[in-house]
Amino acid sequence: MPFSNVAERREQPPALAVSTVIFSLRDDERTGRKSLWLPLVRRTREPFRGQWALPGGPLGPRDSLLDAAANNLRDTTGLVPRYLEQLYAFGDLDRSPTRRMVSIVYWALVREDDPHGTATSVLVDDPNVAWFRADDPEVLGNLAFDHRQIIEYALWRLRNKVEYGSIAHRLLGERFTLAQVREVYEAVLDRALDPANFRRTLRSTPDIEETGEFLSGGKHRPPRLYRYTGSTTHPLESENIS
Amino acid sequence: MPFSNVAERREQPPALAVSTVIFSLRDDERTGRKSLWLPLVRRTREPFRGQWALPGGPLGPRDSLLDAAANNLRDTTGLVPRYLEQLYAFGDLDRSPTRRMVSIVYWALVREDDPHGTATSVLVDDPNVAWFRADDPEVLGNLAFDHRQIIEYALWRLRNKVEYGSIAHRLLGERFTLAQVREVYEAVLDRALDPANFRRTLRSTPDIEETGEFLSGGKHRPPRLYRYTGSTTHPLESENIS
DNA sequence: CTTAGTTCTGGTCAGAATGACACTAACTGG
DNA sequence: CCAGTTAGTGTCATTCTGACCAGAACTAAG
Repeated sequence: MPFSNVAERREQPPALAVSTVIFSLRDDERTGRKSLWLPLVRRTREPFRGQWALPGGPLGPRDSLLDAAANNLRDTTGLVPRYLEQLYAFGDLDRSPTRRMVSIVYWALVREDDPHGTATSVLVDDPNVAWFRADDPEVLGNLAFDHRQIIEYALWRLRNKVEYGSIAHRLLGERFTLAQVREVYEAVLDRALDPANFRRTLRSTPDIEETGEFLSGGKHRPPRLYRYTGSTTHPLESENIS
Repeated sequence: MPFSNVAERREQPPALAVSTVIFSLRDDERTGRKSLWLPLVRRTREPFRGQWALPGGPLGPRDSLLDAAANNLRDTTGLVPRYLEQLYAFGDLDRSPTRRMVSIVYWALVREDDPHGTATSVLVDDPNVAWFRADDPEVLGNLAFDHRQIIEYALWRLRNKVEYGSIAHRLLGERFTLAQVREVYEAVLDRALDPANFRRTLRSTPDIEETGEFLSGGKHRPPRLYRYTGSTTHPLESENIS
């Protein structure tokens, strides 16, 4: 027991940490559609030893918030997303049972099959890192700290922030088909969308243009590949990993 | 000179502070419409002594982030908004020339004529507190720290976040006329809106209902008073001041 | 008391955006 | 070459939006 009473613990200066919520699209046999998954790490120390938690760690004196989040994510899971966006700063007094902690949480959408090994290269054979469905109540109910609320807030933000073109290209990378974009929206909104109408609205935005190429290798008619061009978001809303 | 070199300063643990950006609607003779103003405080210490800065201060070990922001705002300006919303956490290494500083910034819209003296009671006769136009380049160009970027980001968020009904009621309080709501939107979007069309869209939302009362004392036809009912926003997006 | 001035409020109309859905095009696998 | 599946186009009715007209309701001036 590191501190004898609550009053003493509360006089400790607040500690600063960063965490990350990484969403990825994966097939879901249950619905037939794709759904959102996220990586968690098993805690090896008290408090909450053995329970699942968001990747994260302390903020070093020489790291910017973004660097700290990205480095920590890479070290614990092997993931290197292209962008991280700041989600929220959590600072309630009772977040951690041991000491006062302020966590600045970043989040991202990553693609499952990234050429840089972005999303799939979660440290293979490490039993302390695993992917879970983002809305699995079994998992959410047993997370460390207030990480359940953090994930639920990230999901809420995601669903309330969906704008055509701006979210999907971060998940899908350089070139993508319109059906892939639609899969992202269907997973986030958790409902089926009309392919024809979705295509119409997407094509009407100036931020998405044809590449002239087609995606071959599929089982059916090969779809066109598109590219995202646009600086829709504010710089702070989507920071590039150095 | 508190530290002999950069390397030494950077080994200091990051300090945690909170700041607030408070927007209020005020008459603007230049446009004839209302526009956004915000309170600034003059710094009495180095660094940036004598320059204007956002209200703010260190995070105490016993204050939640929200409490720290609200208390600090009250102590320095006398302002007590009903709600504060978290804007962003700023943590670049070179934000402050003296030591590593992470600032968690809250923001709010307040009404000018609040019955609790919310917005007008800025410590009278204190020459170190004053209101400025939020887009005055003269002022923005001479702020302390990175406070210019913070204000510009807050304005960007405000303009990109305007949804009917959810923003205005925080600025206007319990009961309001539709013209008052329109003034808010005109100030935020910086353009005139058609009164009749604005009324139509606003009435079509379920979150705004008639009170049956009218606002008397005006110079012309007395307008109906309306009330906001709805929990549109996520709890974290609009935290109540205790 | 009358009238001018201003705002509030409801209405119309044309054009744009949206949802439902039929239909054609293009590929793979047997 | 045919069946099956996905890609992509076109159409139609409905809803939403912006521009604008006009009457209602009040105050202030004379």
